[in-house]
Amino acid sequence: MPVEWQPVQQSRTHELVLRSIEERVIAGELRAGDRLPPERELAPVLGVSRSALREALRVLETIGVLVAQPGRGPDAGARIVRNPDDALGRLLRLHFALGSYSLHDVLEARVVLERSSFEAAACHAPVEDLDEAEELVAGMAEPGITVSTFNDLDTRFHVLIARSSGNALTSTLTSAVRESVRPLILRALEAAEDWPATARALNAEHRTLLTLVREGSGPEAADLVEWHIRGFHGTLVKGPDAP
Amino acid sequence: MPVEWQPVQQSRTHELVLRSIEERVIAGELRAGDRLPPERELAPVLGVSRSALREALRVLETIGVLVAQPGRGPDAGARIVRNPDDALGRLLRLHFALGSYSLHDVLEARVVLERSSFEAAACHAPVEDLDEAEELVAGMAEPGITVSTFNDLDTRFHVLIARSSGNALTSTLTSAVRESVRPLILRALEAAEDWPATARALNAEHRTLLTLVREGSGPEAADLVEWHIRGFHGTLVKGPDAP
DNA sequence: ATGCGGTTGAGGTCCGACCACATGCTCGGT
DNA sequence: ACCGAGCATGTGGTCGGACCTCAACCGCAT
Repeated sequence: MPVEWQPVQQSRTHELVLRSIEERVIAGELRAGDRLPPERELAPVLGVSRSALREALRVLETIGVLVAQPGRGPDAGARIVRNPDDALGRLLRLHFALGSYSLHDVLEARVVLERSSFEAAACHAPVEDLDEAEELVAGMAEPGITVSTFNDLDTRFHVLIARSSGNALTSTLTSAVRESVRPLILRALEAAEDWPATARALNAEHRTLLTLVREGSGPEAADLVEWHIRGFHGTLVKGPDAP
Repeated sequence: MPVEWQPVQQSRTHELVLRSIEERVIAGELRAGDRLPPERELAPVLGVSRSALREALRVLETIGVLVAQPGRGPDAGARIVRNPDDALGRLLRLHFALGSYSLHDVLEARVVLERSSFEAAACHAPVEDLDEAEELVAGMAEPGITVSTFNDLDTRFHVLIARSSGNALTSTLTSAVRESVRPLILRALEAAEDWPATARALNAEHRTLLTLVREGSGPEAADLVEWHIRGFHGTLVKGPDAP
Protein backbone atom coordinates (compact mmCIF):
# COMPACT_ATOMS: atom_id res chain seq x y z
CA MET A 1 0.00 0.00 0.00
CA PRO A 2 2.27 2.79 -1.17
CA VAL A 3 1.24 6.15 0.12
CA GLU A 4 2.01 8.11 -2.98
CA TRP A 5 3.48 7.47 -6.36
CA GLN A 6 6.23 9.89 -6.93
CA PRO A 7 7.69 10.39 -10.36
CA VAL A 8 11.15 8.91 -10.42
CA GLN A 9 13.19 11.80 -11.66
CA GLN A 10 16.10 10.79 -13.77
CA SER A 11 18.86 13.08 -12.92
CA ARG A 12 20.60 15.14 -15.43
CA THR A 13 24.32 15.15 -14.99
CA HIS A 14 24.67 18.71 -13.89
CA GLU A 15 22.07 18.02 -11.22
CA LEU A 16 24.21 15.24 -9.90
CA VAL A 17 27.19 17.53 -9.82
CA LEU A 18 25.11 20.16 -8.11
CA ARG A 19 23.90 17.71 -5.51
CA SER A 20 27.44 16.56 -4.93
CA ILE A 21 28.74 20.04 -4.27
CA GLU A 22 25.65 20.88 -2.26
CA GLU A 23 26.27 17.93 0.00
CA ARG A 24 29.80 19.05 0.62
CA VAL A 25 28.57 22.47 1.57
CA ILE A 26 25.91 21.13 3.91
CA ALA A 27 28.36 18.69 5.43
CA GLY A 28 30.59 21.63 6.18
CA GLU A 29 33.46 20.38 4.03
CA LEU A 30 33.17 23.43 1.84
CA ARG A 31 33.06 26.69 3.68
CA ALA A 32 32.95 30.34 2.77
CA GLY A 33 36.29 31.38 1.36
CA ASP A 34 37.30 27.95 0.17
CA ARG A 35 38.35 27.52 -3.42
CA LEU A 36 37.21 24.83 -5.77
CA PRO A 37 39.68 23.06 -8.03
CA PRO A 38 39.93 24.49 -11.55
CA GLU A 39 37.14 23.43 -13.84
CA ARG A 40 39.47 21.50 -16.06
CA GLU A 41 40.66 19.43 -13.12
CA LEU A 42 37.39 19.01 -11.30
CA ALA A 43 35.40 17.88 -14.31
CA PRO A 44 37.33 14.66 -14.96
CA VAL A 45 37.48 13.94 -11.23
CA LEU A 46 33.70 14.05 -11.05
CA GLY A 47 33.52 12.09 -14.27
CA VAL A 48 31.58 14.69 -16.21
CA SER A 49 32.33 17.07 -19.00
CA ARG A 50 33.32 20.61 -18.35
CA SER A 51 29.99 21.83 -19.76
CA ALA A 52 28.02 19.87 -17.21
CA LEU A 53 30.25 21.04 -14.41
CA ARG A 54 30.02 24.60 -15.60
CA GLU A 55 26.23 24.47 -15.58
CA ALA A 56 26.29 23.31 -11.99
CA LEU A 57 28.73 26.05 -11.06
CA ARG A 58 26.53 28.58 -12.78
CA VAL A 59 23.62 27.49 -10.65
CA LEU A 60 25.65 27.88 -7.49
CA GLU A 61 26.72 31.25 -8.74
CA THR A 62 23.16 32.48 -9.16
CA ILE A 63 22.28 31.17 -5.75
CA GLY A 64 24.99 33.41 -4.41
CA VAL A 65 27.13 30.62 -3.06
CA LEU A 66 29.96 30.89 -5.56
CA VAL A 67 31.91 33.49 -7.46
CA ALA A 68 34.35 32.83 -10.25
CA GLN A 69 37.15 35.02 -11.46
CA PRO A 70 39.61 34.45 -14.23
CA GLY A 71 43.21 35.23 -13.78
CA ARG A 72 45.85 33.76 -11.59
CA GLY A 73 46.08 35.43 -8.20
CA PRO A 74 44.80 34.22 -4.88
CA ASP A 75 41.39 35.63 -5.80
CA ALA A 76 41.18 33.74 -9.05
CA GLY A 77 39.18 30.61 -9.62
CA ALA A 78 35.88 29.53 -8.12
CA ARG A 79 35.42 30.57 -4.51
CA ILE A 80 32.66 29.82 -2.04
CA VAL A 81 31.03 33.01 -0.84
CA ARG A 82 27.92 34.16 0.97
CA ASN A 83 25.90 36.58 -1.04
CA PRO A 84 22.25 35.61 -0.85
CA ASP A 85 20.78 39.05 -1.41
CA ASP A 86 21.09 39.37 -5.16
CA ALA A 87 19.89 35.86 -5.76
CA LEU A 88 16.84 36.24 -3.58
CA GLY A 89 16.05 39.59 -5.10
CA ARG A 90 16.12 38.29 -8.64
CA LEU A 91 14.06 35.29 -7.66
CA LEU A 92 11.27 37.28 -6.10
CA ARG A 93 11.39 39.93 -8.79
CA LEU A 94 10.87 37.40 -11.55
CA HIS A 95 8.18 35.49 -9.75
CA PHE A 96 6.35 38.63 -8.87
CA ALA A 97 6.47 39.62 -12.53
CA LEU A 98 5.13 36.20 -13.46
CA GLY A 99 2.25 36.64 -11.10
CA SER A 100 3.22 33.94 -8.65
CA TYR A 101 2.49 36.47 -5.97
CA SER A 102 -0.26 39.03 -5.86
CA LEU A 103 0.32 42.57 -4.78
CA HIS A 104 -1.70 41.84 -1.68
CA ASP A 105 0.64 39.00 -0.78
CA VAL A 106 3.64 41.24 -1.12
CA LEU A 107 1.98 43.93 0.92
CA GLU A 108 1.27 41.58 3.81
CA ALA A 109 4.76 40.15 3.66
CA ARG A 110 6.27 43.60 3.74
CA VAL A 111 4.15 44.57 6.71
CA VAL A 112 5.09 41.50 8.66
CA LEU A 113 8.78 41.68 7.88
CA GLU A 114 9.23 45.40 8.32
CA ARG A 115 7.24 45.52 11.55
CA SER A 116 9.73 43.06 12.89
CA SER A 117 12.65 44.96 11.42
CA PHE A 118 11.70 48.27 12.93
CA GLU A 119 10.89 46.77 16.28
CA ALA A 120 14.27 45.06 16.41
CA ALA A 121 16.04 48.12 15.08
CA ALA A 122 14.57 50.20 17.89
CA CYS A 123 16.19 47.83 20.36
CA HIS A 124 19.64 47.50 18.98
CA ALA A 125 20.47 49.49 15.90
CA PRO A 126 23.99 50.91 15.72
CA VAL A 127 24.03 54.69 15.80
CA GLU A 128 26.10 54.90 12.63
CA ASP A 129 23.33 53.11 10.77
CA LEU A 130 20.80 55.55 12.11
CA ASP A 131 23.02 58.43 11.09
CA GLU A 132 23.20 57.00 7.62
CA ALA A 133 19.44 56.66 7.59
CA GLU A 134 19.24 60.29 8.64
CA GLU A 135 21.22 61.23 5.57
CA LEU A 136 18.91 59.22 3.36
CA VAL A 137 15.90 60.97 4.82
CA ALA A 138 17.60 64.28 4.29
CA GLY A 139 18.27 63.30 0.72
CA MET A 140 14.62 62.52 0.19
CA ALA A 141 13.67 65.92 1.59
CA GLU A 142 15.59 67.58 -1.24
CA PRO A 143 13.12 69.80 -3.13
CA GLY A 144 12.70 68.93 -6.75
CA ILE A 145 13.83 65.39 -6.20
CA THR A 146 13.02 63.05 -9.04
CA VAL A 147 10.75 60.08 -8.62
CA SER A 148 13.51 57.71 -9.50
CA THR A 149 15.97 59.04 -6.96
CA PHE A 150 13.32 59.11 -4.29
CA ASN A 151 12.43 55.52 -4.96
CA ASP A 152 16.08 54.65 -4.76
CA LEU A 153 16.64 56.36 -1.45
CA ASP A 154 13.39 55.00 -0.05
CA THR A 155 14.48 51.48 -0.88
CA ARG A 156 17.83 52.03 0.71
CA PHE A 157 16.17 53.48 3.80
CA HIS A 158 13.96 50.48 4.39
CA VAL A 159 16.72 48.03 3.60
CA LEU A 160 19.13 49.85 5.87
CA ILE A 161 16.77 49.67 8.81
CA ALA A 162 16.25 45.99 8.13
CA ARG A 163 19.97 45.40 8.11
CA SER A 164 20.51 47.36 11.26
CA SER A 165 17.98 45.19 13.04
CA GLY A 166 20.77 42.67 13.42
CA ASN A 167 18.92 39.85 11.73
CA ALA A 168 20.57 38.93 8.46
CA LEU A 169 17.74 36.69 7.32
CA THR A 170 14.84 39.06 7.76
CA SER A 171 17.06 41.76 6.36
CA THR A 172 17.63 39.77 3.21
CA LEU A 173 13.98 38.91 2.91
CA THR A 174 12.90 42.50 3.46
CA SER A 175 15.34 43.72 0.88
CA ALA A 176 14.25 41.16 -1.66
CA VAL A 177 10.56 41.79 -1.16
CA ARG A 178 11.06 45.53 -1.39
CA GLU A 179 13.10 45.09 -4.55
CA SER A 180 10.48 42.93 -6.16
CA VAL A 181 7.89 45.70 -6.11
CA ARG A 182 10.30 48.47 -6.94
CA PRO A 183 9.23 48.92 -10.57
CA LEU A 184 5.60 48.93 -9.53
CA ILE A 185 6.22 51.57 -6.90
CA LEU A 186 8.17 53.59 -9.39
CA ARG A 187 5.27 53.62 -11.80
CA ALA A 188 2.84 54.50 -9.05
CA LEU A 189 4.95 57.42 -7.91
CA GLU A 190 5.24 58.69 -11.43
CA ALA A 191 1.47 58.69 -11.68
CA ALA A 192 1.00 60.63 -8.46
CA GLU A 193 -1.13 63.73 -8.88
CA ASP A 194 0.87 66.07 -6.71
CA TRP A 195 4.31 64.55 -6.59
CA PRO A 196 6.05 67.11 -4.34
CA ALA A 197 3.27 66.84 -1.77
CA THR A 198 3.39 63.06 -1.87
CA ALA A 199 7.13 63.10 -1.38
CA ARG A 200 6.82 65.46 1.56
CA ALA A 201 4.14 63.33 3.19
CA LEU A 202 6.06 60.12 2.77
CA ASN A 203 9.21 61.66 4.07
CA ALA A 204 7.53 63.09 7.11
CA GLU A 205 6.66 59.52 7.98
CA HIS A 206 10.24 58.48 7.42
CA ARG A 207 11.45 61.15 9.78
CA THR A 208 8.99 60.14 12.46
CA LEU A 209 9.94 56.52 12.00
CA LEU A 210 13.58 57.31 12.47
CA THR A 211 12.86 59.31 15.59
CA LEU A 212 10.86 56.47 17.07
CA VAL A 213 13.64 54.03 16.33
CA ARG A 214 16.21 56.36 17.87
CA GLU A 215 14.30 56.69 21.10
CA GLY A 216 13.72 52.95 21.26
CA SER A 217 9.98 53.01 20.79
CA GLY A 218 9.73 49.67 19.04
CA PRO A 219 5.99 48.99 19.04
CA GLU A 220 5.16 52.53 17.96
CA ALA A 221 7.63 52.32 15.12
CA ALA A 222 6.16 49.00 14.07
CA ASP A 223 2.65 50.41 14.01
CA LEU A 224 3.73 53.43 12.05
CA VAL A 225 5.66 51.48 9.47
CA GLU A 226 2.64 49.25 8.96
CA TRP A 227 0.53 52.32 8.38
CA HIS A 228 3.24 53.75 6.13
CA ILE A 229 3.40 50.66 3.95
CA ARG A 230 -0.33 50.08 3.80
CA GLY A 231 -0.96 53.67 2.83
CA PHE A 232 1.63 53.43 0.14
CA HIS A 233 0.27 50.25 -1.33
CA GLY A 234 -3.18 51.74 -1.12
CA THR A 235 -2.15 54.34 -3.68
CA LEU A 236 -0.63 51.51 -5.68
CA VAL A 237 -3.77 49.54 -6.27
CA LYS A 238 -5.70 52.66 -7.06
CA GLY A 239 -2.92 53.76 -9.36
CA PRO A 240 -2.57 53.20 -13.11
CA ASP A 241 -3.97 49.78 -12.71
CA ALA A 242 -7.34 49.86 -14.38
CA PRO A 243 -7.23 47.33 -17.21
CA MET B 1 31.13 66.43 -10.23
CA PRO B 2 30.11 62.86 -10.67
CA VAL B 3 28.12 61.51 -7.76
CA GLU B 4 29.72 58.11 -7.58
CA TRP B 5 32.16 56.09 -9.56
CA GLN B 6 30.62 52.78 -10.30
CA PRO B 7 32.71 49.92 -11.58
CA VAL B 8 31.83 49.27 -15.17
CA GLN B 9 30.74 45.69 -15.09
CA GLN B 10 31.71 43.79 -18.15
CA SER B 11 29.01 41.32 -18.66
CA ARG B 12 29.55 37.75 -19.45
CA THR B 13 27.52 36.63 -22.37
CA HIS B 14 25.22 34.35 -20.51
CA GLU B 15 24.43 37.22 -18.18
CA LEU B 16 23.36 39.28 -21.14
CA VAL B 17 21.13 36.48 -22.32
CA LEU B 18 19.73 36.17 -18.85
CA ARG B 19 19.02 39.86 -18.64
CA SER B 20 17.36 39.75 -22.01
CA ILE B 21 14.99 36.97 -21.07
CA GLU B 22 14.43 38.54 -17.67
CA GLU B 23 13.37 41.77 -19.29
CA ARG B 24 10.87 39.96 -21.44
CA VAL B 25 9.42 38.32 -18.38
CA ILE B 26 9.19 41.56 -16.44
CA ALA B 27 7.74 43.34 -19.43
CA GLY B 28 5.05 40.69 -19.52
CA GLU B 29 5.95 39.45 -22.98
CA LEU B 30 6.77 36.05 -21.57
CA ARG B 31 4.14 34.60 -19.32
CA ALA B 32 3.62 31.39 -17.45
CA GLY B 33 2.89 28.63 -19.91
CA ASP B 34 4.66 30.21 -22.84
CA ARG B 35 7.26 28.24 -24.68
CA LEU B 36 10.68 29.42 -25.69
CA PRO B 37 12.05 28.66 -29.13
CA PRO B 38 14.29 25.62 -29.30
CA GLU B 39 17.82 26.20 -28.10
CA ARG B 40 19.26 25.66 -31.53
CA GLU B 41 17.05 28.40 -32.96
CA LEU B 42 17.21 30.85 -30.12
CA ALA B 43 20.98 30.84 -29.75
CA PRO B 44 21.79 32.25 -33.20
CA VAL B 45 18.92 34.73 -32.93
CA LEU B 46 20.44 36.12 -29.74
CA GLY B 47 23.84 35.95 -31.32
CA VAL B 48 25.37 33.64 -28.77
CA SER B 49 26.44 30.06 -28.69
CA ARG B 50 24.22 27.34 -27.45
CA SER B 51 26.42 26.86 -24.39
CA ALA B 52 25.96 30.44 -23.28
CA LEU B 53 22.24 30.24 -23.88
CA ARG B 54 22.02 27.00 -22.00
CA GLU B 55 23.77 28.48 -19.00
CA ALA B 56 21.23 31.26 -18.91
CA LEU B 57 18.38 28.78 -19.23
CA ARG B 58 19.88 26.75 -16.43
CA VAL B 59 19.81 29.77 -14.20
CA LEU B 60 16.19 30.42 -14.98
CA GLU B 61 15.50 26.79 -14.30
CA THR B 62 17.00 26.92 -10.83
CA ILE B 63 15.08 30.07 -10.10
CA GLY B 64 11.96 28.09 -10.80
CA VAL B 65 10.91 30.15 -13.78
CA LEU B 66 11.56 27.58 -16.48
CA VAL B 67 11.30 23.88 -17.07
CA ALA B 68 12.73 21.99 -20.01
CA GLN B 69 11.68 18.66 -21.39
CA PRO B 70 13.09 16.77 -24.33
CA GLY B 71 10.87 15.05 -26.80
CA ARG B 72 8.45 16.33 -29.30
CA GLY B 73 4.99 16.75 -27.83
CA PRO B 74 3.21 19.91 -26.79
CA ASP B 75 4.94 19.63 -23.41
CA ALA B 76 8.40 19.42 -24.88
CA GLY B 77 10.85 22.25 -25.04
CA ALA B 78 11.49 25.07 -22.58
CA ARG B 79 8.38 26.41 -20.90
CA ILE B 80 7.87 29.30 -18.51
CA VAL B 81 6.47 28.12 -15.21
CA ARG B 82 5.96 29.36 -11.67
CA ASN B 83 7.65 27.19 -9.13
CA PRO B 84 9.49 29.35 -6.65
CA ASP B 85 9.36 26.99 -3.69
CA ASP B 86 12.14 24.60 -4.57
CA ALA B 87 14.46 27.37 -5.60
CA LEU B 88 13.91 29.37 -2.45
CA GLY B 89 14.29 26.28 -0.32
CA ARG B 90 17.61 25.33 -1.83
CA LEU B 91 18.84 28.89 -1.57
CA LEU B 92 18.11 29.25 2.12
CA ARG B 93 19.29 25.73 2.88
CA LEU B 94 22.68 26.34 1.36
CA HIS B 95 23.12 29.73 2.88
CA PHE B 96 22.12 28.49 6.27
CA ALA B 97 24.66 25.71 5.92
CA LEU B 98 27.28 28.28 4.97
CA GLY B 99 26.52 30.28 8.05
CA SER B 100 25.09 33.30 6.32
CA TYR B 101 22.32 33.13 8.87
CA SER B 102 22.55 32.27 12.51
CA LEU B 103 20.12 29.99 14.21
CA HIS B 104 18.79 32.97 16.09
CA ASP B 105 18.04 34.75 12.83
CA VAL B 106 16.11 31.78 11.54
CA LEU B 107 14.22 31.50 14.79
CA GLU B 108 13.11 35.11 14.65
CA ALA B 109 12.14 34.82 11.02
CA ARG B 110 10.11 31.71 11.72
CA VAL B 111 8.33 33.40 14.58
CA VAL B 112 7.46 36.43 12.52
CA LEU B 113 6.32 34.51 9.48
CA GLU B 114 4.40 31.80 11.25
CA ARG B 115 2.64 34.20 13.58
CA SER B 116 1.33 35.89 10.49
CA SER B 117 0.48 32.57 8.86
CA PHE B 118 -1.53 31.27 11.79
CA GLU B 119 -3.31 34.53 12.30
CA ALA B 120 -4.32 34.64 8.66
CA ALA B 121 -5.20 30.97 8.63
CA ALA B 122 -7.56 31.50 11.53
CA CYS B 123 -9.43 34.03 9.45
CA HIS B 124 -9.76 32.24 6.16
CA ALA B 125 -8.37 28.74 5.97
CA PRO B 126 -10.38 26.29 3.86
CA VAL B 127 -11.86 23.47 5.91
CA GLU B 128 -10.31 20.82 3.71
CA ASP B 129 -6.86 22.15 4.58
CA LEU B 130 -7.69 21.99 8.26
CA ASP B 131 -8.96 18.45 7.84
CA GLU B 132 -5.71 17.55 6.18
CA ALA B 133 -3.83 19.18 9.03
CA GLU B 134 -5.93 17.13 11.41
CA GLU B 135 -4.69 13.98 9.70
CA LEU B 136 -1.11 15.12 10.00
CA VAL B 137 -1.56 15.75 13.71
CA ALA B 138 -3.13 12.33 14.06
CA GLY B 139 -0.18 10.85 12.24
CA MET B 140 2.21 12.51 14.63
CA ALA B 141 0.25 11.08 17.57
CA GLU B 142 1.06 7.58 16.38
CA PRO B 143 2.89 5.78 19.21
CA GLY B 144 6.34 4.58 18.33
CA ILE B 145 6.69 7.11 15.57
CA THR B 146 10.21 7.61 14.35
CA VAL B 147 11.99 10.90 14.64
CA SER B 148 12.33 11.14 10.92
CA THR B 149 8.65 10.65 10.18
CA PHE B 150 7.68 13.05 12.91
CA ASN B 151 9.96 15.69 11.51
CA ASP B 152 8.45 15.10 8.12
CA LEU B 153 4.88 15.45 9.29
CA ASP B 154 5.74 18.44 11.45
CA THR B 155 7.22 20.21 8.46
CA ARG B 156 4.17 19.44 6.38
CA PHE B 157 1.90 20.67 9.16
CA HIS B 158 3.54 24.06 9.42
CA VAL B 159 3.82 24.44 5.67
CA LEU B 160 0.21 23.43 5.19
CA ILE B 161 -1.01 26.06 7.60
CA ALA B 162 1.14 28.62 5.87
CA ARG B 163 -0.34 27.69 2.52
CA SER B 164 -3.86 27.75 3.81
CA SER B 165 -3.34 31.29 5.02
CA GLY B 166 -4.01 32.37 1.47
CA ASN B 167 -0.76 34.24 1.07
CA ALA B 168 1.47 32.53 -1.46
CA LEU B 169 4.50 34.63 -0.63
CA THR B 170 4.61 34.16 3.12
CA SER B 171 3.73 30.55 2.52
CA THR B 172 6.75 30.09 0.30
CA LEU B 173 8.98 31.93 2.72
CA THR B 174 7.71 29.94 5.67
CA SER B 175 8.23 26.71 3.85
CA ALA B 176 11.73 27.63 2.77
CA VAL B 177 12.78 28.79 6.20
CA ARG B 178 11.36 25.69 7.82
CA GLU B 179 13.14 23.51 5.29
CA SER B 180 16.45 25.21 5.87
CA VAL B 181 16.57 24.12 9.50
CA ARG B 182 15.12 20.68 8.91
CA PRO B 183 18.38 18.75 9.28
CA LEU B 184 19.19 20.66 12.44
CA ILE B 185 15.82 19.90 13.94
CA LEU B 186 16.20 16.30 12.96
CA ARG B 187 19.46 16.01 14.82
CA ALA B 188 18.03 17.77 17.84
CA LEU B 189 15.07 15.44 17.98
CA GLU B 190 17.32 12.43 17.72
CA ALA B 191 19.25 13.68 20.71
CA ALA B 192 16.15 14.19 22.84
CA GLU B 193 16.35 12.42 26.18
CA ASP B 194 12.79 11.13 26.31
CA TRP B 195 11.68 11.08 22.70
CA PRO B 196 8.12 9.77 23.19
CA ALA B 197 7.41 12.38 25.81
CA THR B 198 8.84 15.11 23.61
CA ALA B 199 6.71 13.98 20.71
CA ARG B 200 3.58 13.94 22.87
CA ALA B 201 4.29 17.42 24.21
CA LEU B 202 4.93 18.89 20.79
CA ASN B 203 1.89 17.29 19.34
CA ALA B 204 -0.36 18.49 22.12
CA GLU B 205 0.65 21.97 21.04
CA HIS B 206 -0.15 21.13 17.45
CA ARG B 207 -3.60 19.98 18.43
CA THR B 208 -4.28 23.11 20.41
CA LEU B 209 -3.00 25.22 17.56
CA LEU B 210 -5.33 23.55 15.15
CA THR B 211 -8.28 24.01 17.47
CA LEU B 212 -7.51 27.70 17.84
CA VAL B 213 -7.29 28.10 14.08
CA ARG B 214 -10.55 26.27 13.60
CA GLU B 215 -12.43 28.50 15.98
CA GLY B 216 -10.91 31.59 14.43
CA SER B 217 -8.83 32.68 17.39
CA GLY B 218 -6.10 34.32 15.40
CA PRO B 219 -4.13 36.21 18.04
CA GLU B 220 -4.18 33.26 20.45
CA ALA B 221 -2.95 30.93 17.74
CA ALA B 222 -0.19 33.39 16.89
CA ASP B 223 0.94 33.60 20.49
CA LEU B 224 0.91 29.85 20.88
CA VAL B 225 2.86 29.19 17.72
CA GLU B 226 5.45 31.70 18.82
CA TRP B 227 5.78 29.85 22.10
CA HIS B 228 5.82 26.55 20.24
CA ILE B 229 8.66 27.59 17.97
CA ARG B 230 10.69 29.33 20.64
CA GLY B 231 10.45 26.33 22.90
CA PHE B 232 11.55 24.09 20.13
CA HIS B 233 14.53 26.17 19.17
CA GLY B 234 15.38 26.40 22.85
CA THR B 235 15.99 22.68 22.91
CA LEU B 236 17.96 23.14 19.71
CA VAL B 237 20.61 25.45 21.04
CA LYS B 238 20.96 23.38 24.19
CA GLY B 239 21.12 20.27 22.04
CA PRO B 240 24.14 18.44 20.67
CA ASP B 241 25.87 21.68 20.08
CA ALA B 242 28.87 21.61 22.38
CA PRO B 243 31.96 21.55 20.19
C1' DA C 1 66.70 48.68 -9.19
C1' DT C 2 63.32 49.28 -12.59
C1' DG C 3 60.29 48.74 -16.39
C1' DC C 4 58.38 45.98 -19.87
C1' DG C 5 56.92 41.92 -22.44
C1' DG C 6 56.28 36.98 -22.72
C1' DT C 7 54.57 32.92 -20.18
C1' DT C 8 51.25 30.57 -17.62
C1' DG C 9 46.96 29.17 -15.72
C1' DA C 10 42.48 30.52 -14.63
C1' DG C 11 37.56 31.20 -16.38
C1' DG C 12 34.53 32.47 -20.75
C1' DT C 13 33.01 31.31 -25.17
C1' DC C 14 32.20 28.87 -29.18
C1' DC C 15 31.66 24.95 -32.33
C1' DG C 16 30.49 20.49 -33.93
C1' DA C 17 29.20 16.04 -32.92
C1' DC C 18 26.64 12.47 -30.75
C1' DC C 19 23.15 10.52 -27.30
C1' DA C 20 18.52 9.64 -25.19
C1' DC C 21 13.98 10.27 -25.43
C1' DA C 22 9.12 11.10 -26.86
C1' DT C 23 6.14 12.15 -30.50
C1' DG C 24 4.15 11.44 -34.88
C1' DC C 25 3.94 9.32 -39.21
C1' DT C 26 4.40 5.75 -42.54
C1' DC C 27 3.97 1.32 -44.05
C1' DG C 28 2.75 -3.31 -44.00
C1' DG C 29 -0.16 -7.02 -42.24
C1' DT C 30 -4.70 -8.37 -40.85
C1' DA D 1 -10.73 -0.25 -43.12
C1' DC D 2 -8.10 -0.99 -39.17
C1' DC D 3 -4.19 -1.51 -36.31
C1' DG D 4 0.43 -2.26 -34.72
C1' DA D 5 5.49 -2.19 -35.61
C1' DG D 6 9.02 0.52 -36.71
C1' DC D 7 11.33 4.42 -38.65
C1' DA D 8 11.80 9.65 -39.03
C1' DT D 9 12.03 13.86 -36.66
C1' DG D 10 12.78 17.25 -33.28
C1' DT D 11 13.78 18.28 -28.64
C1' DG D 12 17.00 18.83 -24.67
C1' DG D 13 21.47 16.59 -22.65
C1' DT D 14 26.20 15.62 -23.01
C1' DC D 15 30.73 15.65 -24.59
C1' DG D 16 35.41 17.08 -26.24
C1' DG D 17 38.23 20.29 -28.21
C1' DA D 18 39.59 24.78 -29.69
C1' DC D 19 40.28 29.59 -28.99
C1' DC D 20 39.73 34.04 -26.36
C1' DT D 21 40.50 37.31 -22.45
C1' DC D 22 42.32 38.30 -18.25
C1' DA D 23 45.59 38.68 -14.35
C1' DA D 24 49.67 37.31 -11.99
C1' DC D 25 54.16 35.99 -12.45
C1' DC D 26 58.90 35.51 -14.42
C1' DG D 27 62.82 37.06 -16.61
C1' DC D 28 65.23 39.93 -19.55
C1' DA D 29 66.91 44.45 -20.88
C1' DT D 30 67.56 48.91 -19.55
